[in-house]
Amino acid sequence: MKNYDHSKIEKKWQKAWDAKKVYKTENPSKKKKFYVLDMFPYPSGAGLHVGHPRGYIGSDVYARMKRMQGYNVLHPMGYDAFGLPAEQYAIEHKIHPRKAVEKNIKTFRGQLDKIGFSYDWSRQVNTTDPEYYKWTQWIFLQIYNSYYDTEKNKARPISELIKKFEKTDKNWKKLSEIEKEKILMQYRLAYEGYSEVNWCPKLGTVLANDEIVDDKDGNPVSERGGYPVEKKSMRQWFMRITSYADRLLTDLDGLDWSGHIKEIQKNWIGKSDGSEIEFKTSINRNIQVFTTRADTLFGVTYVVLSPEHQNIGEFLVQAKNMAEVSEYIREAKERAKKEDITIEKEKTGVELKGIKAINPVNGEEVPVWVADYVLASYGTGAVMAVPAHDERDFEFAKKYNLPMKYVVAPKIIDEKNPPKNGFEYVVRNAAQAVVYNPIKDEYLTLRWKKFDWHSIVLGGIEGNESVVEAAKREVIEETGYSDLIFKKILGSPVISVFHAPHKGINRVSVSTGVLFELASEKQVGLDRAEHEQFDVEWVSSETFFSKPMTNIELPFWRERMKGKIWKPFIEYGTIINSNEFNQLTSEEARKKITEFVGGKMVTKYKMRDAIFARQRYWGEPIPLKHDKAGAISMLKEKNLPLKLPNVTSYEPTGTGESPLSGVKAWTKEGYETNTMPGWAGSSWYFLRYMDPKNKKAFADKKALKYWKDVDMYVGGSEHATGHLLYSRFWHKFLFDMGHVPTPEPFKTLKNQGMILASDGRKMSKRWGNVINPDDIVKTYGADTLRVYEMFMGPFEASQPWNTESIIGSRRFIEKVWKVASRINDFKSPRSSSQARPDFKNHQYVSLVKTLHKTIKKVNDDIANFAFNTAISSMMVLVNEMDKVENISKEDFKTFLQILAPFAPHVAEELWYDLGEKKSIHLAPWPKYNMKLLIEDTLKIAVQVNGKVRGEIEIPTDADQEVVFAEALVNENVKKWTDGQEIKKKIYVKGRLVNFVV
RNA sequence: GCCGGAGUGGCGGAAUUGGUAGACGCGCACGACUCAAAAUCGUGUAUCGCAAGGUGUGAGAGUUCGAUUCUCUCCUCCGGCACCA
Repeated sequence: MKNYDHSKIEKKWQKAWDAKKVYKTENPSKKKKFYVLDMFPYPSGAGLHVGHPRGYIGSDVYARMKRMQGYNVLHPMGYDAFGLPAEQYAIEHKIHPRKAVEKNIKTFRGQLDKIGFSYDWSRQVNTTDPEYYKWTQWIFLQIYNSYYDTEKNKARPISELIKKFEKTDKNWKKLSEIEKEKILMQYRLAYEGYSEVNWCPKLGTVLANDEIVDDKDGNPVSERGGYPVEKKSMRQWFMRITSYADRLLTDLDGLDWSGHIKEIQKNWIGKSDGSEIEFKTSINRNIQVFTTRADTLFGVTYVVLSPEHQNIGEFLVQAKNMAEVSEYIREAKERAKKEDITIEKEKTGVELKGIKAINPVNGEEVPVWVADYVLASYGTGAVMAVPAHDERDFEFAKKYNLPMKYVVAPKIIDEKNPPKNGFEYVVRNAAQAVVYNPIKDEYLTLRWKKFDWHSIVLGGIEGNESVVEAAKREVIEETGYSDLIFKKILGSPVISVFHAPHKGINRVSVSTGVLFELASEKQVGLDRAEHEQFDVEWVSSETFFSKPMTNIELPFWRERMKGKIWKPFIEYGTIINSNEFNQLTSEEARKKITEFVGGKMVTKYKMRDAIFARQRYWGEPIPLKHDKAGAISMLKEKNLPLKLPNVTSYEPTGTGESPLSGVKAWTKEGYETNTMPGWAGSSWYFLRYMDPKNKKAFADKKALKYWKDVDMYVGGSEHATGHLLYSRFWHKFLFDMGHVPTPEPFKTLKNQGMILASDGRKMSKRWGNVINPDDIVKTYGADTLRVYEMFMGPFEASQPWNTESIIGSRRFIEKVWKVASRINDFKSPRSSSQARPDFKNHQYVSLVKTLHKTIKKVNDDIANFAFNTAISSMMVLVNEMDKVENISKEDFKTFLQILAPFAPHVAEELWYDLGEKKSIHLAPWPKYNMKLLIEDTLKIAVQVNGKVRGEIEIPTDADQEVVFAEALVNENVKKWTDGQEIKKKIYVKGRLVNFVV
């Protein structure tokens, strides 16, 4: 037996595969295509740790299987080398970013090569290569030169918009070019604007929302480096991604992505359907509010403006307390600048005294407040406050003592006493009194004589009485107890629907709970007639809180008595206290009330337009020119790429100006000085792999048509709101403009789990816990590393690295090696005619069965990215092989084929040893024989009363009665069934028998 | 706080249209080989019990002949969002 020298064979085959171009992808091909893509890395200076290749190994195993299954597999790799990480590294190490990137790519490639991936390296892309970013710039120009046609619901060239203006707008032609351009800028999908941005002074650049994280004190810091971030108003380039918000949301449904990534994108897009409603005010200026709960319009008790509301000035100057308000606004802005949105911040606000808003639904005058719990950037920057049905308004109203009005109530139907057909529904407002005697710890109830009812005191509200008055009156009338202390109203009313036999109607009762405490047991005279219907009964606290009573609202009152405060009722329900809208559901009322007040239903999104500019050197130049008059012009396609100038000083200026603004040759030409953000180059790289060398287009139409989209995309879930959203956006744009054939770029997405250090922390230089894959490859071999990383646990789960456990994977490969040295020409019973061979060598029959089970298992598991169980089943097979005397060459080779994706080097070496002349990685994927998977006999469990008491062996197709009979004669089973009457027999085919005695 | 996901031996994990819980691997113990050690091989390894048998998948309840799997309540951990009206 020759030695297993992993270094030797791994180097040998890596060289051979490269020389023979084993992984070269045909383009085009008659074979069916399959595109397996890894998220390409930032080639950071630190190099790879063992966590990085996890995803690459998974996708490589998958790609290798697909290739063996006869697909033309596109499995490329490249580098995303623009952007902050590369540039920070360069600045820290005082070398030019281009040099740093070159060096890092080399390190990176060296590390990758050792692991034995099946990439077609001839297709490598590098975002910093001018031949690549020429096309990034080209796509930018297409976006800049387009607008979103809301009627066609897709992007169109801006020239179509100009034509439209020329036709429909008489004034258009009179405008100067600059004026026209100003208007067009409001439509372009890439546009220039001023806005508050997240400015990071330390990095000297603007950051996108998803590049900012909270530090442990809740302050915003840059994801990279952890530097403080503040707000700053600056000139920026933007991408109008919000135009695509709805399509980005709805198209998620058709994607085979893990649920939580879709969820994150859904949240990020943040769609909400609501209404815009206008409130007139006592000054000559209306307030437009956005609300999702127009059904609560009757419950509005005040209106709130954001301190940064666009018209705040006009309200301010007319307020009687102008100084106070203006001071509040100043403070609020100060707070916003620091952006320390600390958790559970107490709400603050100030009333605009002397100004009233008029509720359009009922003409009611309500106060107007300014408060910074209302965001200027969402909706209309103003809200109608309904403290009874909104948690934030509730909190605010409580603090400033603003009134509450209930307009929505939960509706319950009394199932014991449901409304009856043929009876009229009669609505009544009622009060229900909970009376507590603190001395005896008892509650007041009524025991009804005629109906077997047991309830608390309740009754209708009469005339102009308040709820509390009505409740008190009822208690006195019905029980005589008059010394009552009002404690509180038990939250929003509750609607109950039931049949009232004594009145001959179906009752719709809108009840409000009122809590009283009994001050003394003093009683006044009772109304005799009424009192004859029931007895007064005091029940213990325990009974009151546990026993159901006739009035079904009781659980609500109990719930709301528990805490000192109760939550506002924020769910949908049935409308009350709203005139003609009463008894509608919230859903119906939202539309009807909006319509009634002349508002309109609108859809809003949380997502903002994406900032598309960085004040940094190391990025794609934006291919635009500014002339002296301020007009912007696009570079012509033939002048692309606009190359980054070679400079010696590329550090950030710190003023907010890009380093390029200091380059004379650059500014002289009027070139835009901002560069593109890191996500530009990564938003379309997967398309370039399809045709990486093309000089005439980002990719040839034929190549695009053949490869279409990515079938399997593997990468980290941290890109959920960045790369994965931006790519979808660009792809949809390119689709609208006819440049790509599909509206979505990535059909299936798998997210690999992170590999943590053995101490449970992230691997990082900082903690000194980094494991370098080079070391593992050197000691154990690439095949062992690959098998181990796939065997560790589920692909999508994170696990700590455990060098101790690797040995198991190594032993597995060594066992394969050992078994290989024992194979012989033993003839295998594998053809279908021998599906049920009557072999003397039972051991061998069993092995062949295991082999075919394993083929199926490995096949299915790889398809599902369940690599750990695939390996586990191969271990079972190899353990069995190790024990049998005869192993046929054919069967062993079949096994090598399913092992090949995981351990490509060993499999190839043994494959050639067995006389093959062509790479195993181009051999066809083995098929399993279904007939061999069927067992003749089965061992099944016999349970008595659900407990396993014995095991019997039965023919696979045995009849149920035969199985029962067989089971009953089993010794162990007899012990439990003898002398017992068998009440029930259950047979689960091929699984178990259960006797119930 | 809200929205997701998860909780199984000493450890990583396996098993869910409800059907023998703990596959596979690590570790550990004992044995073989060895002067000895390593490596390797064999046996064992959820837990209580000498055994028969009992208990056991975060806790508690429920449905069922039968629950890691379904329902409800609660606890813990991880991820996302965080005044989005």
